[in-house]
Amino acid sequence: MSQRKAPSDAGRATIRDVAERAGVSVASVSRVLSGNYPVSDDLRRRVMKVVRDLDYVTNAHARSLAGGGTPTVAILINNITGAAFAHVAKGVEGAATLRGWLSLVGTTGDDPERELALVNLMRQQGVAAVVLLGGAYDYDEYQLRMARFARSLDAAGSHLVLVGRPPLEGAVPATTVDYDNESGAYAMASHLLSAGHRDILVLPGHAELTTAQGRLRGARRAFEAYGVPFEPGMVRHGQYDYEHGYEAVESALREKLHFTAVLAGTDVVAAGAMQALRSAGLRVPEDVSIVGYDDIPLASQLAPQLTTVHVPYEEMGRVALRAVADRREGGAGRRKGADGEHLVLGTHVVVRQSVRPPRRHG
Amino acid sequence: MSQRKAPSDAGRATIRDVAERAGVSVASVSRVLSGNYPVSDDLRRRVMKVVRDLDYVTNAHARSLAGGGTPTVAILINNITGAAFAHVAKGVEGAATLRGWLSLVGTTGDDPERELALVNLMRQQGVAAVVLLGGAYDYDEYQLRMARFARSLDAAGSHLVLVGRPPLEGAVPATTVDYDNESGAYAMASHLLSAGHRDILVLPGHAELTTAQGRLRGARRAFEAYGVPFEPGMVRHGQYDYEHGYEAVESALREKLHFTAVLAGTDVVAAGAMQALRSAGLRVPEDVSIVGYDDIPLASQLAPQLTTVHVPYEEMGRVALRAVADRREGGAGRRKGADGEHLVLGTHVVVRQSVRPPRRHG
DNA sequence: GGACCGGTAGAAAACGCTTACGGAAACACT
DNA sequence: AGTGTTTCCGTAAGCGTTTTCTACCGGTCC
Repeated sequence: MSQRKAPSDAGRATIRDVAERAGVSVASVSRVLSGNYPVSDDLRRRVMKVVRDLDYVTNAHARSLAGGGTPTVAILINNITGAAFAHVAKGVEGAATLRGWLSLVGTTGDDPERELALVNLMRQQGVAAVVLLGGAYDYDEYQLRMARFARSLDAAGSHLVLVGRPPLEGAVPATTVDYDNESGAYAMASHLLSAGHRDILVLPGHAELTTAQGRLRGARRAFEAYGVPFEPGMVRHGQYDYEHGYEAVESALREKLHFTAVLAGTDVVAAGAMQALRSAGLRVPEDVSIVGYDDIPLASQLAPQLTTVHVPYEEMGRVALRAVADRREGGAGRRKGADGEHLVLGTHVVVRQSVRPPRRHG
Repeated sequence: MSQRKAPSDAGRATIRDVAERAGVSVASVSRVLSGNYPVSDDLRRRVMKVVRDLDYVTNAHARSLAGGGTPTVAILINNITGAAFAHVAKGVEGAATLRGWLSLVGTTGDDPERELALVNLMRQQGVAAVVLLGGAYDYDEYQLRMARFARSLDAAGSHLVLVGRPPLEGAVPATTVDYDNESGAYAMASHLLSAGHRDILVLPGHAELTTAQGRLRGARRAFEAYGVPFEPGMVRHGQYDYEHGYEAVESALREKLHFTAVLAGTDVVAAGAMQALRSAGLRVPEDVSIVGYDDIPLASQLAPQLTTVHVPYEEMGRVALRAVADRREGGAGRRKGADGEHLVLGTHVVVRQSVRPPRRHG
């Protein structure tokens, strides 16, 4: 009754079971297993045999309570299903397992409440870092809350990493891994403009999403550089999805808006736009040119293949993990401070087949 | 020096810090937080105030060591990037968070060794279940190892769930969530055959993948049902990716193989095939019909939209999680046994635009 | 007015592991 | 042989929670 649990009890074997059965102390078993302390060959053999016999694995919870334990990164993502995010996640996860780290994921479903709850959950887990993926919403209150999170995590020895969104303002202890969103859009728009397009339908995305804002800014700058007036009537905001692309183009067509090219905020939006054009009997790129953004696999699988701007998503994931790993090794040196590191990766235009000069007549 | 850690020390606050500061015992704090024991309003208020002040969250490791703790599912996946798998993962994750469970993910990169290592890692984490996604390889040794895993997990109070692959043979304590792979292929092939196609290029996938085997079997059965001889020369094996689809069709064309339709093992393969056809100046579906399998979003985004068989991936994920959750609630009733539950979900053909009767001449 | 309660709160024993710390061999050096 | 070093290994003190098991404190009830 009050007796020690028998080793053959249900549930997993403990380190003590192994120790007893091998006739050694638990400390020795621990040392054999973690291998960070000299043990005799004989001891090792004896212990390992029992470990195999019992099919023993150490309890990760107990281990990390006691000080050991494998670091864990938490990846928070809106929707696993989005190709771009999936690539970042892959990058993080790959780099994590490379270092023997574990990765937890949670999806927020675009719900700020869930995001909040998840960050706390991750804090409980004692994760080494939480990586937040995707564009942020530009509400002040949201930003404030993020800053609080960053500080909470930092205080608990963890760290917040923002990927694919602009850094938080002020002295916030969070690392940001970003890409040059605006420049990419600038280059993409320039590509269209230099091909001779002047009437361009712009589908930057949701107006309050930082990503969309950046892409729109880049496009506008390009228009200015080319001395082409930027018509507010030519931009349609909406979700980053296929349906939005389809509907935006469809309605533009219905309104008899004149355009020779569409600058989509995303490859998926471009795909929708392309489909709408085709449904209307318009050919791409003969009648209308299209460009996207992201360079997900879909871009090269469409027909015609999509000219787009390449964003190094997977690389961003790797970089994000590297950043937290480094900071963790770096140890006491520069720990805990309001150092908002900001890493920016480059983008570049990938020219494929979806752009041609506009037809003479128009 | 040997004094208790000061509450304002670096690192997270502990339950003791909260207790001291609130002038109560740690037990009380625990009770207030977990809310499974009556506490006076006064106590609750006092504790909660300190919790907020300190921004305290409980240590999940300690909690699960002591018996409490939130259950965790591990999702093991070949490649996050695959759309089909991503949907299953989404289903699992969604259902998990709905119940307050956590989800860990690991990617195996198609490497059996990594898969092994990951299962063990998850075992250490004491996960409630590990969900293995995707088709399996049909090696005997692999099957044996899986069976061992299943038993190990079961012994440790965890559980193995196989999703999208056939169940393990024998009395293995693993749950399988599968879809009717063969029937889907049968229906898809029938669709082509009843449209009048007789010369069909078949791209089932990698020969040793259970998924591919099932799809091939289904196709063959349909051929038999229609009294059409099944030409081994018309099937090309390969990876489930765009490149394979492209190359398979390209080489078939180069070899002057005659076919009026292609039965692709996957939507992505179909996309590649479609592109190859187009490059060769062939139109889809006027010259050649194409069908896919999976019904991922891509299928409806291609032009022409792809006729394919719908597989309820996200649903499968949800079902998988429900299965383990139920079994866990079910508790002592039917715990631990060699009950290889097998759940099969249905599929159906989604007719879109990529199939037409073959041209008269051929 | 003492015995018995329902309702709360505290003390202390787990949970399974890591890691100082100390001790006992085994070895080397005078 | 006596002492100083090494090299291993066991003892035990945590790690931060949860959860019995007691203990206390008004009330209630005869």
